[in-house]
Amino acid sequence: MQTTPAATEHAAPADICSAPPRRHPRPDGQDRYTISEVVAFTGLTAHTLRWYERIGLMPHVDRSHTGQRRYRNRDLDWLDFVTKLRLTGMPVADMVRYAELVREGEDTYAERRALLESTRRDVLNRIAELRDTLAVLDRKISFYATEGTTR
Amino acid sequence: MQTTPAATEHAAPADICSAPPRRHPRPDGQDRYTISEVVAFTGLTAHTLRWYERIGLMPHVDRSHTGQRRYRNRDLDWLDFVTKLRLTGMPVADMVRYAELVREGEDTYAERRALLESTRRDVLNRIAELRDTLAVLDRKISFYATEGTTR
DNA sequence: GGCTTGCTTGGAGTGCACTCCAACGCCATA
DNA sequence: TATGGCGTTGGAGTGCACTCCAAGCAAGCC
Repeated sequence: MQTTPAATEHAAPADICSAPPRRHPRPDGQDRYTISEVVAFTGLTAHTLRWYERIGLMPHVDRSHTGQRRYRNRDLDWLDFVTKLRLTGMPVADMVRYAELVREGEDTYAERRALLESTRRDVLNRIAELRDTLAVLDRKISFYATEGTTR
Repeated sequence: MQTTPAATEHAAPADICSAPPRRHPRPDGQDRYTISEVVAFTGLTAHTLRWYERIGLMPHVDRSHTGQRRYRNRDLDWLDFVTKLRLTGMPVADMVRYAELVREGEDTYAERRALLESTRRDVLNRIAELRDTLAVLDRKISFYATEGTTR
């Protein structure tokens, strides 16, 4: 019952409104992955996965009877999201803050939204900066292109 | 003679095809700035400016008769460009490499262009990633917005 | 002359985000 | 039963890009 994939479990939701587009290949119908499988799926290292857990960036990960980590699909969804946040340049401390809010439940919706909206603004600014830089690069590249050819 | 602003000096060109859009306010007709003026113009710290020089990221900066740095407009142009490169996420080591190529003269046009083109590709990828992230953020934000309101 | 301000230097320190290490446990296959 | 492979831990180490420090010099002002 707890392994049915489609529904977001509300028992311990890693996050609500989770991943529509699946980014990493996952064997269908499975919901327990070793750390090395997660490494293969996410591209993160095992070190980093354990470190994320230590600093509170992961919701508690299940363990096998021998104490080894067994990740679930919702953990992978969460890791996908964290990876996205990370490449916005968001500091890990802020991601941990968001993770805390998720753990605290529905009362924190407003704050989570505020956090994401501020991140959204950062991303838009970043894109604008990059466009700007792109213009500079294009100008220089075309200079070198013509000079390089005419020489 | 050496203080006329418009022409790119070919005596010691910080970079060819230099800055059309002036980013920072500069007193017109001046071409010698103290480090603290450059701090005000660029937003970099004095520490960082000296460090850039030490690692070879700056073309040689003039000195006053007492040994203090006197930056010129071409130095400011170069710093503008470096700042742009930096916010693409380019490692400082690569920027130093580019600076070396500039010092080596016209023979390195092809390599400079290759370097900038590879940076350009990185920037485009980065923008694509950020767009992707933006979509995820928007989805989550609108979820929290409706849930937050309906609650 | 004394004080302040602004600059100089080499080298050491900081903060972030990992990244690695040593020592150990469990278990499947030869 | 032993060997290899995969996993575990806390704590230490790494690389990057700054960031700061202490000690000192030069100029301007009271």
